[in-house]
Amino acid sequence: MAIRIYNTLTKQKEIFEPIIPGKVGMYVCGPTVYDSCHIGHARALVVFDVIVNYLRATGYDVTYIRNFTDIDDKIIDRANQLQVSSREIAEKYIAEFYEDMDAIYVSRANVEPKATDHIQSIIQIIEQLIHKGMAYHEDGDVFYSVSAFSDYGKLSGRKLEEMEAGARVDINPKKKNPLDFALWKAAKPDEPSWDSPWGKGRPGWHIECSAMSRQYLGDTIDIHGGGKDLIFPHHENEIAQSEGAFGKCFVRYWIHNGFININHEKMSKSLGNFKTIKDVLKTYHPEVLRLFLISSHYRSPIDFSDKSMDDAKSVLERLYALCKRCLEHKISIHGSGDMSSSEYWPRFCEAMDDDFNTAIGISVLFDAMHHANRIMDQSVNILQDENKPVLLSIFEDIFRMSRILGILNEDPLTFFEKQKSKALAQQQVDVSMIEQMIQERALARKQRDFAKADQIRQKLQSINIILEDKPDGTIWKVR
RNA sequence: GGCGGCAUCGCCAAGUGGUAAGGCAGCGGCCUGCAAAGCCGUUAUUCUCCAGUUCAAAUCUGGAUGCCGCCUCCA
Repeated sequence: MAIRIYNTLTKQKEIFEPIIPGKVGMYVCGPTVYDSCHIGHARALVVFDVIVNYLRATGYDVTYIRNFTDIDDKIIDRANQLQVSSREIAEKYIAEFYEDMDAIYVSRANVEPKATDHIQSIIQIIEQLIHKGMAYHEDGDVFYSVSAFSDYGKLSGRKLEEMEAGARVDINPKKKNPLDFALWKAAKPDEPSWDSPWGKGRPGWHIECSAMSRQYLGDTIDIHGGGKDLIFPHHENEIAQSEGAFGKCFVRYWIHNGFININHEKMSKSLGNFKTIKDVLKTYHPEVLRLFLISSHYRSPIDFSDKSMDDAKSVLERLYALCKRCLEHKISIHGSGDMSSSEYWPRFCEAMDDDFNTAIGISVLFDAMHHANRIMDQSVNILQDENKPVLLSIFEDIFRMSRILGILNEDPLTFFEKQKSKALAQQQVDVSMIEQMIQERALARKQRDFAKADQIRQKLQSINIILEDKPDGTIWKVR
């Protein structure tokens, strides 16, 4: 079954056919490193992480490139504010980026190039564009001439004339057309700069992606991704640069992810509702964030709220509870290891093949979970049960699905310990007191003094401690 | 002003012509001393509204209403 991808360029789902069968070249726009990553970044990163995982699982050899924009106005501003070099700012936030990515289980790309390491290739493309008459040099700046590229606007669905009519862009007297954009910016005093045929300066924002994607993936790449906001002008300009300079199709499939709102409001610094990844991880397990991010289709807008996060949390806890239950029965949660498949993996693939429909994929995970629990409910001794192989094959699939989605990375026991201590930290309850009360209750139960036992249960419940009586003792958790 | 998107159960959310997935919450049952967890069952004759095309529409067309995004840095 072929994978179908919604292509922003054609506005429809298309059968995915890479240029070279079996191989995929994929480029995703990474962050401008001038501040901490927020959950919007997390969404884009997680979405493309899942996509890459899935492409690889279906047998594609994926070369995944994700860049860092490490030179830019915002970085320079921040550096000036803090009285440090822009390089220091970039390095600080790149380090932080990796911390965040590791925390939320986003894998490294094959190459993670930085703009400042590719100044020569950038200059070469600009020279080529000037040579072809598609760019012009003006007083140390170089601009791309949008009117020289007849396809300008094809990605974002705009027409040059219409944009000019409604344009309220800054009046830059150096530009021939207000929509022309900078390929090279002349250095202002004290700004970081590189030598170029046009004097000291630095690259414009869009040109780095044209340069780096070509260097690592060639003239035409299979997939280019990023957030919806990048469609215009960033990706539109990348097309103009790359196709203008090399005369070949730049990207075959454009994939764009939707935005995150917070309590139905746009997430923005002015509204004060910006959430960084680190903020969210103070309250929620990283896989809760992942699960929340992929429980809707990647192109839809999603609303971040406590309710949605709590929903994702209970889902994750149920999955881990199943894993824990298996471990208690000495069943490997990594399945049989021989890739013997139940019905769930093919169903999951069917969902993912349709434009990476993770929402349906997760529902398949649920079916598998119910099935596994049902088998264990009905079994007296699962190790000798005739259904053991079925259970193992279900777990084989649960494990494979979780590898794609990037969840269930932790040992279940560790997971619940962490959840417990996180909850305890917020509740401020005394653990030894709880355990003492459980002892008392155990004694009461032994003496069949259920009134007293229930009283203790009630008391603990009132401070959000829930008890679970198991055959071999009582366990507790924080609600 | 230009371009585009969205509106599906209390909440979240799939579903692009064939008769409404899934999750959370709720309810009933099994299990339990009672619970919890788990399992089973159940909850939208209906998809913002109006009109139309069709044997057939949440899905297509036209209109209305509401919400949102992009056009300036942005995932």
